[in-house]
Amino acid sequence: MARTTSPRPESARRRQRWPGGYDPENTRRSLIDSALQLFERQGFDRTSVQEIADRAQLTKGAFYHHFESKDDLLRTIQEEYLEAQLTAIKKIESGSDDPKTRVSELIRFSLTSVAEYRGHVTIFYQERRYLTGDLFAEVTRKRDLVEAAFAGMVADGVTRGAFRADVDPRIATFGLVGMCAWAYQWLNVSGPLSVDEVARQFAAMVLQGLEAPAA
Amino acid sequence: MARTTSPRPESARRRQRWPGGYDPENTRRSLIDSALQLFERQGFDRTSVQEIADRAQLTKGAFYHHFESKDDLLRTIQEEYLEAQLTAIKKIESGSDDPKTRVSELIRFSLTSVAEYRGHVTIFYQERRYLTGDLFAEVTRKRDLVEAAFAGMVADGVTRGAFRADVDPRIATFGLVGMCAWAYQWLNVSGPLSVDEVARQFAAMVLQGLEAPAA
DNA sequence: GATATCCTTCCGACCGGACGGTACGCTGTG
DNA sequence: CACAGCGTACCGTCCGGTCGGAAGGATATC
Repeated sequence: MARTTSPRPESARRRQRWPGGYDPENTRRSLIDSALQLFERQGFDRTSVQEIADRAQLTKGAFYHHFESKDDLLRTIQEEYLEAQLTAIKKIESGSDDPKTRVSELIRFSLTSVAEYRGHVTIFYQERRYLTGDLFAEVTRKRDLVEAAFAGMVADGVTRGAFRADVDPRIATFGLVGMCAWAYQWLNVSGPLSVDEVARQFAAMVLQGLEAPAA
Repeated sequence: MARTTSPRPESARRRQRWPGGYDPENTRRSLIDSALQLFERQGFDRTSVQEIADRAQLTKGAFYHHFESKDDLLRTIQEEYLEAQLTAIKKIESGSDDPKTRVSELIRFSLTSVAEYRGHVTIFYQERRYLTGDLFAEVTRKRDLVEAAFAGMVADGVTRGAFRADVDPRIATFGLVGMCAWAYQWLNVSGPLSVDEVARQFAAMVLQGLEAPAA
């Protein structure tokens, strides 16, 4: 495997058998999964490469065969998450164009991805700033794309008269994103309320407001 | 000074002159302030004690005279923030008891403290998990007190019929907290909108909702 | 009030350990 | 025999924390 571990080198390479019956693609995966769990619990800096390798029942040698550096692994994880985000966004954008429906979908999608990609999300928000230079810029760019999608839908709703005009779309978007992103701190997949139910309540709160309807 | 740097040993000790014209309370402050700036930019783990001392134009020796450990400093910062939060909460609770007013005040207060205690807030959310055992429990306990205040006000509003009953107060609270807490990621004190204006829009969004009033 | 002693504040050199990364060797398939 | 996959041993560095000491006002003792 090339020393550059750029955005998925040749992703769908045919699964061939290697000496000793190794399965490199699988090895790479288990290293990522191991790191996901450790990073989520202890954070990036508090997790050593040795620990990651141990948990995957491998050695540092294997690690540095698959990744250029520890940062390279972090970037891989970030991009994995952002890629999933972007494809989901596109799906929503190609669906209904009713602003209220779209915002509801966006909330539901955000919360779902928090539940599904919990490790990724936690790491994304906690360790994003630890990426250096270009990597950080790239990740930030994609993150901005996601937020721009949020903002676009809200602004569109205002333009078309579905949302009140006295609220700045950017501020509303920040509020929306915050509500959803923050869920990684508390959302409990096995809790009493399903993720969909939480999403429904968030949507109700943001769209109709908390205030009781006039009696 | 005793080796234990527990919650402000003797806070209002008389400012006496020490050998060499030292002012220990001031030294301690500059170490904290130095750490605040560095932690906010680089994170706790990426900031060395040496850096903190350098920035305060002191040495590691001075640092370890004023703090038991690097963790002790982190705890000090966390408690400084939580203390300010708790007093502010009490102030709101002793004010108006109209649910809508209270929630609006809570939002305004949260955003204001994000603006004022930016360093503290950033560090609080990013490095909280790095505290060990008892320290973490203590900080978490106080954090829960703050969130309980939020939850109490929302639940009270539902009970008294001011807020709609089909939204789980806990979920609504999480949404509120998230909206406000997230602001540490983007809130720009010198931006076009004042903090109060942002708070007003958030309150409008949460209370009346985004949806345009029926024509 | 002069002297000796104490104690706080801070400095500077040092230590032990952990961690990211490297060099190289071994294995076995193509 | 070339080369991918992985193991092993090792290196340089950095960093949290320690330790002895210097400076000099405070305090006690006579």
